[in-house]
Amino acid sequence: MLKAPRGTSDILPEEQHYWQFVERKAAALCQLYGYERIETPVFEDAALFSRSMGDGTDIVDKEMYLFKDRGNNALALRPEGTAPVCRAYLEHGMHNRPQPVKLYYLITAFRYERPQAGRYRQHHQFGFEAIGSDDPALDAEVMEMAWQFYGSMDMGELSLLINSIGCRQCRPDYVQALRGYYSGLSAQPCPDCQVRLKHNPLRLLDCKDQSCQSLAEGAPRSADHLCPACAAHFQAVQAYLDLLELSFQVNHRLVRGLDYYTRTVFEVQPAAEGAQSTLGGGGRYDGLIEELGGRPTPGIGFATGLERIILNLKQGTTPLPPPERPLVYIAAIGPEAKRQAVRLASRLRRSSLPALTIYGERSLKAQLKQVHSLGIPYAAIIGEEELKGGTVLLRDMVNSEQKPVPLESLPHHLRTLAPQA
RNA sequence: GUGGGCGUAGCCGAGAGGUUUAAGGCGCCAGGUUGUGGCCCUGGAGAUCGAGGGUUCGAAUCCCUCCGCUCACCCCA
Repeated sequence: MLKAPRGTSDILPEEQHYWQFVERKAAALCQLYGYERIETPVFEDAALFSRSMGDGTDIVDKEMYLFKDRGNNALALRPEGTAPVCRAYLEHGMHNRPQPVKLYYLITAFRYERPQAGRYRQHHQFGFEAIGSDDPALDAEVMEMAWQFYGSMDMGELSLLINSIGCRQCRPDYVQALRGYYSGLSAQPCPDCQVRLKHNPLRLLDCKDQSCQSLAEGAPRSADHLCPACAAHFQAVQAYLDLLELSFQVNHRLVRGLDYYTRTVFEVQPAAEGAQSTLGGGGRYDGLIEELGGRPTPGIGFATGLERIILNLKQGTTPLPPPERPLVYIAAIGPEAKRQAVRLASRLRRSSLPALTIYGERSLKAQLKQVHSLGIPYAAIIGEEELKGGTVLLRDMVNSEQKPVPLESLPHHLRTLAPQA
């Protein structure tokens, strides 16, 4: 038996209302903040990702879906959304648009990982990017937007964590200080951290190993090693967050897994202790556009995993809109009645009334049973008698009342019964 | 990549070497006389017991390998 590949899943009809709900919330939010939707290809030149996220990051080194097409082009399934958006910004000369350019996306992303709760090989992300401004007010706005997004749904208690990891000027100094601290230590960090010390020192800070925790706590803090410009920026971001009355915690051990981040980084996490999975996160990437071959252009963005949101949604109390069902089922008794039913169903649909009808030959009993289990509120029954009289028997499935209605006036009749959409 | 738990019909789930030609429930289909759902009753379809190999006279049940699911680590959304 063939199955969906590991780490992927089908989103069945009965799940769709969750997805639609979240996607509509996302679109509404973006409209509010002036973001427009962009769609980029599922696959890109592999170099786009290795250049932007950085060799040495786990995503690039061991999690990308890499393949060569028949033309021998090295391609990759997109593991995230920011780099493609930046590529599109450059490719379409969006620096000629009013800055910042605000774009959002709802995409699938691919990473070759061992699946677990809230983590898949193909997953869905909602993200937005504002490219072309380094105003700290924009940083605060992006965080507010993320916060509002979760706030529009019941996600339980959340917390907003922020940090600044500096820029190209000051980060090297900080990394050096960090390395100095760790190599001067008498205690040895965990084996993973010894590797990190060499390749990705920032990651030393968010090691979950018990003994590393205290080492990391005592480590130099990036916020203390910022250049004057970055320090001022970080201060201003916090001031704007206060202005917006967004509560946040500065977390000196918050770093992100991708190399392109500069200055502001942030994550939204469930406040419940023990909860591991970050709901969403983002940050500033002031060097990325340049790295991809453009003029120096600042940018900031945020992305969140839809599966994780839906996971939380299912545990919460957010009322979802009820699933949409057809309004009426046309039941028929006998071949001639069936012909009439087929025609009637067609007529209703052409006048925008959602209708279902019989396939094959089934008893009236079987037909009504189906109407019931599909949750369709009305049945229109056609039998010999109705055929003669040019009527249908309109049955209300909820209160079990039924009355003959002239065939011609059925659409009008149904329209008065239809819940206003 | 590492470690734990698990894999019996679409779903839930009994079953622990031999009356298993594998229970039961949900769901699906059909019937309970002639044109009516939700309750009840009856019947039916649907399983190479995750795959392959081995032990045994005999394996869903024991052993090995692989695959998958799941949780955690790593990492991240």
